[in-house]
Order: sequence, then C-alpha cells, then structure tokens
Amino acid sequence: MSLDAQTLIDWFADSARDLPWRRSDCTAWGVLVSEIMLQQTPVARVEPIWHEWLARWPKPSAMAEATQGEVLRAWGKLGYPRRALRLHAAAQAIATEHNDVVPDDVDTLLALPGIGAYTARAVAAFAYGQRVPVVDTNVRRAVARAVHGAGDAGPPSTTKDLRDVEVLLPEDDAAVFSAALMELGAVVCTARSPRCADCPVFETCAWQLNGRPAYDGPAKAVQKFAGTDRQVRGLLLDVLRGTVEPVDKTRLDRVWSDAGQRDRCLHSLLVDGLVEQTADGRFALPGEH
DNA sequence: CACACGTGGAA
DNA sequence: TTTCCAAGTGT
Repeated sequence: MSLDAQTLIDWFADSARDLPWRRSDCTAWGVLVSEIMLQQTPVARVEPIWHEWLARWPKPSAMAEATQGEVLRAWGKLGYPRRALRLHAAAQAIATEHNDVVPDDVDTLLALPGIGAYTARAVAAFAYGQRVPVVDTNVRRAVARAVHGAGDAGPPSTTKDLRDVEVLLPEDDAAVFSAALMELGAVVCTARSPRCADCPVFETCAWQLNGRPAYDGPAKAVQKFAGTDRQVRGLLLDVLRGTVEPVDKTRLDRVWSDAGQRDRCLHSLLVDGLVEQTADGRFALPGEH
C-alpha cells in the first residue's frame, strides 16, 4: 500500500502539536468535550473554551447540574450552539445511566445525543485506545490523495469511508495511527495548499506518483451565511447570551430589519430549545427562569 | 442523500 | 471584498 503506518506514527511522535486533549492526563470526558467542540470549529478557537469548561465541569455529573442557559453562555461564540445543548444532554445521560463514566464502546457512544459516526470512534480510539477507524474530513482528504491518488475526497459515504480506513489500520497502535492520519490532514495534507515538502509519506504518495491530478469529482457546495437564517439566529442568540434578565421582543426586533425572517428565526430557536419564553412573554436562554 | 445549522480568520 | 473552509450531526 502507499501509506506506511509506522512512518506516520514515527512522524507523529516527532512533530505532533501539543494539544491539551492529547495529553496523557486528559480524561475521557475531556476528550469527548474536545471532539464536540472541534466539530466544524478550528482548534485555535476551541482551546481556550475547552480549558474553561474542564475547569468548571471536570466530570459529566458536574455539567449535568448546570442549566442549559449556563452551558450556552459558556459556549460563547464557538458556533452551532445546538452542540452545547446536546453535550449537556449527553452529560446528563452519562451521569445517570453510565455511572458518570464516558462509555468506551462505539455503539453506546452512538446512542448519546450529538455523537455520530466520527465522534463515537474518536472517543473510543483517543480516550480508550480502541482499534476502530476514525474518519473525519482530514482523514478523508489524506486518504483520497495518499492512497487513492485523487486530488481530493469525493462526497462522504460513511460506510465506504470507514471501510477505506479500516484496511489501513495497523494491528498495533491503531489509535495513534488514527491520530497521526488526522494530524497529517490537518497540518500537512491541507485543503488549500498542501505542504508536500514537509510530508512524511511524500515518496509513496499516490497523488504524487499519479502526477498530482486536480479534483475531478462533483463540485462541493459552498455554504452561504450572510442574510441566511443562520446569521439571524446567531444575532438573536447573541443578545440573549449577553443578558441575565429576560428581554422584551422589542429588543430582539432590533437585530434584523426583515420582520418575517426575524420571527421565523425566533420561532425556530424556540422549537430547537435554544430559547425560552417566560410567563410574562419575554425571552431568555433556556432553563433559567 | 441533500440540506440546515454559527462563527471568524486566512487567502 | 469575496470566497473558502474548520476534528460533523440530525433530519
């Protein structure tokens, strides 16, 4: 094959970033929190919040006792705040149903809110050393190039992606290999300008041997943000994050001029459980009034 | 399977 | 300035 596991593991041992959730004293809970925060969010923005969270809520039962509003406020502007709510719900499930211990098997992890195919395996591998394929966007890209010789990964397919990586796993140190493969995609085999001169598997890379062909799959849909409901919801939530007291609707009305879109977004936030209405008709983060 | 879901920094 | 993209999940 065109990707030697030991070469990658050696490179990782030598040059891996010193991230707090990778340290030997990090708990499984710390790993889980990091994985949720890192979903679609860069390491640099996660790190400071992760430290705050682990200091404030060192184990699942501690966070389980917090209100949803406290959790959403602590989440700050990491984005996709539904993740915070789901992590809170997962903490409550772990505290009450799993004796305050983060589960170590993929199927039990998958049953928790906010934990999908990637995160379940990431926790099983990185917190418990299990030999399971861990496939994120970095791994998909690195494997597409180094193994398949393509310019980039095609559309995701959980079943196929897991199988593609499963066959690469070494018998020993599979979890370290998985971390190394992710690291390779994150810092060397990047989406925009891969740093091939620094790549530990440059000599055997199928993409190099293939003449560095351009990506030829279906075009990737780029997400719009300006003007979307996502932006309006963010503005609405930002007001509530900044206040202790519930606010009147007139205060929320100031964040966006289009009344129809504004009301639709406020409604969807209520439906999603990210906002609550008080008995007197004002609005606040959930669980605090 | 395609789409909605936040946010901010770099190219 | 605009576009791209960053350790995905749920419906």
